[in-house]
Amino acid sequence: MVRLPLTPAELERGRRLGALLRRARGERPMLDTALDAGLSPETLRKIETGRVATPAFTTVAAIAGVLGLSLDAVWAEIHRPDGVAGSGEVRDAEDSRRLAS
Amino acid sequence: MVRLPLTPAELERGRRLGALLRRARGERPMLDTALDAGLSPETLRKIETGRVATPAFTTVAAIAGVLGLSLDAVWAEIHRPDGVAGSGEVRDAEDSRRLAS
DNA sequence: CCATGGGTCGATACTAATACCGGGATAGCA
DNA sequence: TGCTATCCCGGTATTAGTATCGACCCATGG
Repeated sequence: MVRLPLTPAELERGRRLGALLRRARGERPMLDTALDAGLSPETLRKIETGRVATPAFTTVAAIAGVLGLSLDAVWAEIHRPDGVAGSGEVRDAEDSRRLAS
Repeated sequence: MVRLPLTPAELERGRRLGALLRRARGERPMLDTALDAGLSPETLRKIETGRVATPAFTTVAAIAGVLGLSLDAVWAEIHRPDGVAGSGEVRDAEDSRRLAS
């Protein structure tokens, strides 16, 4: 395969990322936030609505910078949304898609 | 425009990101690192060599997680290579527009 | 009533990211 | 010498991200 489709887990993470960013934006207009971050309002909206599951690192970083969010906090949030009940073991490598072939 | 080409600044940031990740990888084999992060070795190599300037947020986060890097530190490094002083805010978007309304 | 601002959505255009394939270069060791 | 491991590079295939355009809905205020 070449450029495999997004997995359901990635789509779910995209939705969580969008919800998190929209919550962090609060009352600020979407237009200003997008222009401040240096991207088009439509792109920001697609990210917030979760229709763009895996945006570029620079895009997320720019939005997080405008909103005053920590990238590590964002990643922790969308990677482990519910309480970290997992008792350690941070290494997961997604799902280790298929590694051994 | 639709999906404008990468600017020289973005290409430069991509090179810095790659150099940073390669430095952080140290002696670990590229293959293990890539598989641990859940991506193909080719993708990791392209990112490290700077030929992929704007990888997905999840991709960078996975690599940073494997290498034990802070995403905020990574972004600060590649966004402001010199003077990573924490006093300044992450200002992007060329000219910060004011909230018009 | 209409005008304006903010949000949403669909279709479309075009580039970039991810992955697999083959080959090649280098270094270390039997 | 050959063998293996690691890294690098070219091309190719396919999906995904980014951006523009158009239209629509729902408020608020003229």
